[in-house]
Amino acid sequence: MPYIESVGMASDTLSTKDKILQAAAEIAKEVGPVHLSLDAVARRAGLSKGGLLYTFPTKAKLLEALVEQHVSEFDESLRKEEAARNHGPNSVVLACIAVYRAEFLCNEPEPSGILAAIANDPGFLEPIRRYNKQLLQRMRENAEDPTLAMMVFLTIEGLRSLKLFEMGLLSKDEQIAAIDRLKNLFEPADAQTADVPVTA
Amino acid sequence: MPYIESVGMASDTLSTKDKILQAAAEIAKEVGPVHLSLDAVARRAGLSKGGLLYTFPTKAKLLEALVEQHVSEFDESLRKEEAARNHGPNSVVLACIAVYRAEFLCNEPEPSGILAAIANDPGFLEPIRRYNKQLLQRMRENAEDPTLAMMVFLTIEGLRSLKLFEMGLLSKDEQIAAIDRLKNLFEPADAQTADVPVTA
DNA sequence: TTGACATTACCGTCCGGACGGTACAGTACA
DNA sequence: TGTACTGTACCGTCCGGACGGTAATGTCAA
Repeated sequence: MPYIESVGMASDTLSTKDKILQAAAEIAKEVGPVHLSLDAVARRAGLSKGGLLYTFPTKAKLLEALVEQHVSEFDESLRKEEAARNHGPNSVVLACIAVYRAEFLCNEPEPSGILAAIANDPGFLEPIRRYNKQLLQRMRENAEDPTLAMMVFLTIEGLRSLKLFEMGLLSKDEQIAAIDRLKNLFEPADAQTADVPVTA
Repeated sequence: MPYIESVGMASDTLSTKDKILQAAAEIAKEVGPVHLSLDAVARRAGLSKGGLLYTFPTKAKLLEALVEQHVSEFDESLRKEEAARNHGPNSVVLACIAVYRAEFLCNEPEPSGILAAIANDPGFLEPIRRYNKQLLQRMRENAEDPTLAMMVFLTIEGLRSLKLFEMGLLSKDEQIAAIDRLKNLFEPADAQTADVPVTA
């Protein structure tokens, strides 16, 4: 398998899989998940329908990959940030904040693919549910103030939701300000622990 | 038009329109917005397809009604709560909190219909976007601490998102606790203004 | 080093089924 | 007599997926 994979590649040099995933997300965003067709994805990704079905044997598999990609990318970033904080107290919450901060700073596209997957089959929510449950658990156990950790989780979830639906209510500065204010609840201004940006 | 409308009616006594809307939301939740078909809606609502098309001449009109219903119901509750607070400082934020609190207390079904509408056509987001933009504006202008108001907005948005996707991460008690902690940021424990429950 | 075969990565076509919407005749209630 | 449907039949379109190719690349044995 010729797999050097997609991180930081230009649109041309993406692997076929990633080109397809990206195309699917774009189309879902443009015309709505309901009208996401394999033909359209194939066209956008620059291959034939046969080629698409070769890479993802069913539509469900494509959608599954869309969800999988999103969750695993986030988890990878999170683990890195946690490690950078030596897994100390509040490290999970702070790592979570850092990851979202980085996501907002670089222009990550909104995960329209997830919406498409869920729209096709609510069952795709299950892995996300499981992941979030476990994440929230870890945030609370690791935090000095569990309730506050929950509030952070909710606020970030709010920001995510706004982005998912492309609400465009807050400028980038305002979003960063909100995130930083969150961070200050855990790092009271002076006593900063480790503000090393591990951003990719 | 025979319009006595639906508030607090039993499932049997709902108007045809509301029976259809409810059926559509249910089906969307169960099988996913993609597989929401007019035939299925008609069956669930207990009328023929002809009857359905008589009430909503196109699928788009049905979805539009779904969005419209959600936004206007929320706005109505919000205005009432604001009035109960005499439109004083922070009244918009507090009213917003109160409405969500009431929504969580009574077992409001999650607005799966909205998801269905958006999945069919992202254009349905526009009215929601407009409404939220204006709401956030009002919250900030009316609040003593605008940034804090924004945080409240985001947290509630997070709770909404969790509910929309039926994440089930937080128990009802935990959600109420989160909401009440938010409220305390504006009403510092002792100096309470007006805690009259205007719940329907 | 060459011929035989395997694998990968596609292309193009076709089909059955589902869906949105139309049309229209009938009906029950008010 | 009209409003609010029911029921059925039907049309055109679109979509997922199966299938049969095929060109390029690699592998290995004689």
